[in-house]
Amino acid sequence: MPYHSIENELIEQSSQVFKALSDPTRIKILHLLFYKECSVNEIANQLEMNQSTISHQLKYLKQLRLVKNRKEKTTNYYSLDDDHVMNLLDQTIEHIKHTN
Amino acid sequence: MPYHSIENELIEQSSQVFKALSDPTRIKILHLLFYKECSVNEIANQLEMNQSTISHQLKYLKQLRLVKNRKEKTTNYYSLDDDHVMNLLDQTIEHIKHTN
DNA sequence: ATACAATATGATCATATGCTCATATTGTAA
DNA sequence: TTACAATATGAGCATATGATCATATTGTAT
Repeated sequence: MPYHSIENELIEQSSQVFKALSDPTRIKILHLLFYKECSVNEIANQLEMNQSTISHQLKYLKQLRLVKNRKEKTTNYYSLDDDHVMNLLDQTIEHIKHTN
Repeated sequence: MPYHSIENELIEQSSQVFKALSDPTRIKILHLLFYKECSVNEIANQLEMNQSTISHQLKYLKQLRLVKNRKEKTTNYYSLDDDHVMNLLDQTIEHIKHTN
């Protein structure tokens, strides 16, 4: 029945958003971008992680439309494309603080 | 510095909550429990999944304190222990609906 | 005690995930 | 053109994950 297939579709899509936030590296990237637009190298340096790792994760986040990018010369600047996920993060952090 | 270690701790804990919601089966379980307390078999039947699978996932969710349980004779009734996660799910679903 | 129902658990397996390495691509400046 | 800087990409590997199977455990009723 259509009702259930829509439900399942929404559940699938929701789980993908949550999966994006289920990895500490991706949370850190989004957290950085919340404050300012960053290049790939800036993120890699800030998080002290491999450039390749960051690039791969940015591709992942972009495909989910959680980040967007802007090219300037050879530099690729990334920024948040969806501030909604940061609300989720904020809420979760607040919740954890209160339950500890 | 202490600031960063607290940040990382929060990020780790947040990612675990999101990971719990990153799997469709677990979302479905939580969704069921949102409406009413259920036994393991009730959930397994409703979702048409293996009893073992559900039991494993309930153990996972319980360890994260997202569900709690109550024993009655041989039946183990599970219910939500944290309605906060359902707010996250609601928000995410609403967001997805609006972006589609 | 036995038989049964409900649930829990451990082992196993296929797939997914995250990272790293090496290399490719792209664009810029000399 | 060449050299370089920034980024992207594919392969490979170790670990994590989710499901299933078989079996164990627990509690109940007869």
